[in-house]
Amino acid sequence: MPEDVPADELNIGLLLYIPYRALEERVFAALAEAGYGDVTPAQARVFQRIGPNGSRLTDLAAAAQITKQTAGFLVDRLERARYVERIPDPTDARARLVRVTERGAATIPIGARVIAEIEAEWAAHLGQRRMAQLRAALTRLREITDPYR
Amino acid sequence: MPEDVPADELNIGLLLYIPYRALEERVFAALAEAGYGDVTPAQARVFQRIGPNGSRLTDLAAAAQITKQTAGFLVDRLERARYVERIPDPTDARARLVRVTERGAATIPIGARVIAEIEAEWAAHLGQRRMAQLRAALTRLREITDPYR
DNA sequence: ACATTTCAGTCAGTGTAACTGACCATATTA
DNA sequence: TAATATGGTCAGTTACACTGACTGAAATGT
Repeated sequence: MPEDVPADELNIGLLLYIPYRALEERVFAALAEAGYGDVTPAQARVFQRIGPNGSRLTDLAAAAQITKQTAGFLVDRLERARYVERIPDPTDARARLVRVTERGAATIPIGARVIAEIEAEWAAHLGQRRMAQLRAALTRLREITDPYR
Repeated sequence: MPEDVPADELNIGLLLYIPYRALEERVFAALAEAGYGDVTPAQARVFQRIGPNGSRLTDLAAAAQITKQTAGFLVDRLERARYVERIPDPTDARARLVRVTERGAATIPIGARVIAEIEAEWAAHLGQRRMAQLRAALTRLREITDPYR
């Protein structure tokens, strides 16, 4: 990912990464302060993808673009910390559904609140209109960059 | 980083992360194909921050938001693979400057070309105008999200 | 109905990349 | 010149990513 860096024209990858990283850091600081200091970014990236009725490990792996082994490792951690649970999949005896527990669900509004806060700060810096455009552009970009969707 | 996911309104963090990840993957595939298969994303994130006249380890660590130990570890790898070299800092006997080697510099146009390609694809999908707005918004966002800058 | 193939998930093993804490040597400051 | 700050390394731990090999259940094709 190297590129010439003429002081202001960073490559688009780094430009995406920098705010992502800043947001991530704030969210995890808030979670830690609320007593959820054991969740890690990698765990959260999987957690985020769990559907309302639970998701299969394989699907989580695909969505997060990691191997099923890695997904299994992360879900193990989340399970031991009681953020998720595994229940049998009634439609397929091979599979199990990873489901968010009550404790897991409790973290969601905390994250959501910080993210809303950050978005407000960003909107204040960019202006409401540009912030909306940014979100719209990224959402459209997802159509061609999210292999799962 | 958890958040409600109403099917289309993903949180802004994930929206930033998805295209970042897609770009990263393409760049590393291209580098691998060109015979530079040993560079890793973490190494590249440090490499990218090296200034034209070399940079100190501490500065690289700050810019990449990692500890100096981690930065040292990554630079060791880059050095062993001959992408960078360490020379004494003439202005401070404690410090050394990490500098891009010829071999390291050779990777830059490869990455740049793929990134240009991807940006063209994204521009085709969003339209030139929106792509320019996206870049502009992200660049401005950097003002409040890049603790180094 | 049964053999084959596909699919969900685990086990085992490896390497990379992140952290903390302790430390040394040189620079800077009081 | 004594105290403190800074640049960097050493040692140790943990997390997370991969590949390859495997088990058991499901779907598919004779």
